Amino acid sequence: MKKIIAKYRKRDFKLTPQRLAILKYLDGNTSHPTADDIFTNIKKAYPTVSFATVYNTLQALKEKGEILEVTIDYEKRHYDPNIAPHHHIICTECNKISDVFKDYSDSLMLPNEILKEFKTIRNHIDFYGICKECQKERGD
Amino acid sequence: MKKIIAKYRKRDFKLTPQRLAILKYLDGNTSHPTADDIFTNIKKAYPTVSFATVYNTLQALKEKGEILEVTIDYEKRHYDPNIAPHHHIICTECNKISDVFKDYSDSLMLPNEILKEFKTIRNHIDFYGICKECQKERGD
DNA sequence: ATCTAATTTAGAATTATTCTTATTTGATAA
DNA sequence: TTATCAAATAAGAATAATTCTAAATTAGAT
Repeated sequence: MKKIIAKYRKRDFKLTPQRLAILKYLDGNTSHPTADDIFTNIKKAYPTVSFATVYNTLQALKEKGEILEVTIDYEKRHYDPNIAPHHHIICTECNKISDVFKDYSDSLMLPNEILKEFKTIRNHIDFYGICKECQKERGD
Repeated sequence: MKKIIAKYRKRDFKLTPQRLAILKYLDGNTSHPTADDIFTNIKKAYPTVSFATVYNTLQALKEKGEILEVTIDYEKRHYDPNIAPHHHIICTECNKISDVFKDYSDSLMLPNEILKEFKTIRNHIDFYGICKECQKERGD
């Protein structure tokens, strides 16, 4: 926690108790929480915390590049404090999602007509496959 | 259009005027429209059409595998009548989506720990960037 | 200790999507 | 051609995630 405090002090990011609680909750968290997950958790220690604070903080952290918005499902947004380039593989049978920590950026040259139109920022790959358990069930 | 009619007649899909208008609008459309885009367009010819009809039709077409839901935009869902494998790039400023027709599969070797767990079927890449118009606006 | 711009809060507003229910209709078969 | 009925439509209410508003509070600089 001390590291966290030192890190943000110098970065135009006022450290409030609510923000510290959010940072602490996110630190090392691999569960891809939603704003609501975070809100629910923070509420235990700060019962009067509001959704606006959670959303504001996530927005600020996103802009600072400290967290990533993750496209796991399109019902709600998930957040990931692990900002290493990071993809997903999804089992088409049971919808289980696993993380793929590998950077393919060097191989992903875009066609010229796209390069003319877009300045690329990042990429995210969704792999689709069948997991071991489901392979067994299907007798593959 | 006659082709479309013939195609759906035999597939448990009642052809109503509203549905035909939606199919016609989607046919060959590369703009990745949202439900609202479709609704707005159909309304010109069918002023009493409802959102429910648009959503119901999209749902039905999705289940038949005739269109794909594009999940690159966190704000709303887009639909794509092109079901051939291809990738997308979205402008993070204005949410414009373009198609990327290039197969990267050969470069996308998965890490061993993933290969042990999954039999891969396909992949889809979402690129994020900033389009020409928005670059101008930001003075980049 | 004071000051000020940034942050918080509560709740209202917005927006995409889904649901409900009564009514209408496409397509089949008499 | 017409009767039939399951499926589709329309209108608007319901839901749910996210954003906005405005007044009060506060972190951190001076």
